[in-house]
Amino acid sequence: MSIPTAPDGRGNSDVRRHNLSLVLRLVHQSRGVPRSALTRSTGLNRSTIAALVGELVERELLVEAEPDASNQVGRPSPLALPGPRPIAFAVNPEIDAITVGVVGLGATVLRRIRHPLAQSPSVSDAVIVTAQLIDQLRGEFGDGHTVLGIGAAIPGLVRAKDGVVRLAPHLHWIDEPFAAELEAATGLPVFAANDANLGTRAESIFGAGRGVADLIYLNGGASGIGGGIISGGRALTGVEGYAGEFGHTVVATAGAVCHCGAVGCLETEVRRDRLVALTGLTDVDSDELEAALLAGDRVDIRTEVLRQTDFLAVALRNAVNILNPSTIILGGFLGSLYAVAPEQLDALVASQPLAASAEAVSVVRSALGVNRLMIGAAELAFASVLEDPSSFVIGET
Amino acid sequence: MSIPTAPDGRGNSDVRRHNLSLVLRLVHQSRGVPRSALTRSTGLNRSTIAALVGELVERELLVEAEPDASNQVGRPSPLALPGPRPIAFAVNPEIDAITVGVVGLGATVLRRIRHPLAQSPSVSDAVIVTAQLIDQLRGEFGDGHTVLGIGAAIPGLVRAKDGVVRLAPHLHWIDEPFAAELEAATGLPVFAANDANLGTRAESIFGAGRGVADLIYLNGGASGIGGGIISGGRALTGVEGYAGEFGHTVVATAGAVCHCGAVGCLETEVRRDRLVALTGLTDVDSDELEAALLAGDRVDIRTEVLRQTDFLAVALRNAVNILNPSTIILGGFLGSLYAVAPEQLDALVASQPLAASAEAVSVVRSALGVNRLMIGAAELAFASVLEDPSSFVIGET
DNA sequence: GTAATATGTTCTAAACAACAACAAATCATC
DNA sequence: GATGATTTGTTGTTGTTTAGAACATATTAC
Repeated sequence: MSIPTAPDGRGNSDVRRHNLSLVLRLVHQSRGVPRSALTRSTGLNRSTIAALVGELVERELLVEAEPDASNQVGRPSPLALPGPRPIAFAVNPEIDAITVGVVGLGATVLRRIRHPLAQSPSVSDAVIVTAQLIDQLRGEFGDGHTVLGIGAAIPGLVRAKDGVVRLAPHLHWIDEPFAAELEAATGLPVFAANDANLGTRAESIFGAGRGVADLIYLNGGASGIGGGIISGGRALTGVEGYAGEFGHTVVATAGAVCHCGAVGCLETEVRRDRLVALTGLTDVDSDELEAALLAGDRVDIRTEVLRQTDFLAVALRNAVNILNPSTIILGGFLGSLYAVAPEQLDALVASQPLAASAEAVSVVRSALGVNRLMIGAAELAFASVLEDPSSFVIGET
Repeated sequence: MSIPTAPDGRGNSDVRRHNLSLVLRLVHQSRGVPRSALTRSTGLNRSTIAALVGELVERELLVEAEPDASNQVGRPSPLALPGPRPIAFAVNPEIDAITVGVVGLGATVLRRIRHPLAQSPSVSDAVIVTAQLIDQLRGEFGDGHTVLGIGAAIPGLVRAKDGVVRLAPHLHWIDEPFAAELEAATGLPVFAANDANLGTRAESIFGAGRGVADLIYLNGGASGIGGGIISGGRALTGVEGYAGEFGHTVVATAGAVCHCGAVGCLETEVRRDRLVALTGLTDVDSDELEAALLAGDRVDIRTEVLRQTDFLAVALRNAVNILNPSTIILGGFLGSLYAVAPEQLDALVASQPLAASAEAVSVVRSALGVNRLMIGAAELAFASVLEDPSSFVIGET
């Protein structure tokens, strides 16, 4: 009698929307493809692709460029490229800095400003600084661009529907309506999500996870371990947007108490600060830390790396058994851990999960560098246009 | 340049397929709805719904019945009901019996035969017995029905693409092409999947998970603990179909070695046989076990129940942190555990995961009874018709 | 320089849902 | 018990969108 879910019927205009979106996303992801490749990969008719690309060009979402010199028989096909007009701002508030960026379609990071902070910012600090930086950037990118909004990568749990930061432990933010406040301060739509979730999206679309339908991503930062899941080609969010918290899965049932209140979380055992402390360095960046770890003549460092690798393997065993991914992407210092002892982690990942699932999986390091969060965050702002390109109005904002 | 994933463009006929599928699925899930409700929940025009229902009736996938006496103003709307023609067989080979069923649209289990076995069946045993039972049932259901195929619920890991049983530990099956052999023996298409995964689908569509987009299901059986995930409204399979093995997530890092080779798996600590042993009973069924556990005057039983509940909570903590579901469905003896000490599990599930995720989640018992696996398995055979109703040809098979 | 090949372009056809107008069947009211 | 309001089924027409065919164009191969 009662109809449980209420999925939607489709009409002709939905087809159009879907096909426009498809073409735009293909160009976005590939950063430029010949029109002929679009006909092949979509299965749509040449004339249809022409009409779709035509509409997208008219809306300035795409531009067409001279064909590649491709040494192929037949009439050359013009290149469809992401248009320069639509841009998004990205922001990543952290404990020691706020980073803001300008990103175009095709994940082109046009500008990036790191604003160092003397102390961990309160929400209003973060909003004020971000709004200032963005105001400045709007001046630079005012003409010829249309701003789609601001994507925010937050080191914490973010409620998907309204961008409220439920908990960002290291920033000491609890239930802060960051998105709403930044929206009020800038007049731009703000979309916020967990940083590692956005890293996952970025790696999935543009990085080490391109074309992989089932992957998990784990990122090790100074403040803990986050992650994200792509399953069946779709980003997994969970009901409120908190999915992917691999950092708080159990790896030591008799371990230490985590700041989350539970015992033996991955991020209490696998920690960047322990590695940094062993190197004797202070204030290292990722590359320096990795170089120090790879130096390789220190038994105590190697022991700690192996210890942490073992714990990481426990978390991965759970994740592989639950999610059966084909790829595990490691970012941040987890990538460095893997770089030091790949054979160890590979062996554990191959042997600890159920054999059938273990066979299918391979571990790789993340492919995107410092711009990963900018790209992922911008993706949030691009999402609505990528889903419905005809909603894009040139003049707006 | 290279296009990573190759999603498909849509044409007009895809709209038709989608809408036919949508209407059929709504009727299937709800086991009968007024046509007017279909217009409302799909958002499609009355005339469109009329055409869609008309085509489905013509194909004998639906039938229309006299309107309900509904005491509502306006012209009564005829009831769209699942048609009796399409049926699927379901099979569930187990260590002590093979169960075969006949299932119609709307999850109506028309017939169910449990064939007891003296000993755990080999694959060829299972194929022979199943083929015999299905042959018999084909006689009974020959006229007026069209058989869509056989769905198999396997207590083990099943490769999705070809139905090879990679590992069914309790049956001692390893890399057995069960689906292919049963196909050869019966001449019917066979679709096989993990039993708990099919239980998840059944509960999601027809049971305790109706209308819930993000849920996890854990089932406790005599042979171990299985599970499944629905995320964003979609069943999560992983790359090969092995997703959902919550039974092999770590709950005791210094625990016993599991038959899977790893240490401290959920299913080594949370075991039906320990509970059965404490009751002193032999050969109990689920209801008897639950009654014995609920009797409540035995301290040793309660202690063991609480011990197992604590371990179950650890697994759920991981699952909630990773997947952020809104509902946890417990089936089999896990449901009985919950029945004995609901306050204990509720408290742990509310306190152990990250607070934001814990808030959103509630624990419930499974709603479907002994027919759960029959319904889930049949769903596999129905899948292709539910996705593309116009592929259904009345005469076939 | 000509043929082969692949692709863009244009015009027409087919599929489909939306819409409007009307008919039918129920309930509410007097 | 008749009349009006309301909801829904039915029918014929319209608009949107992709598919397809025919032709034009630009490249390579020989």
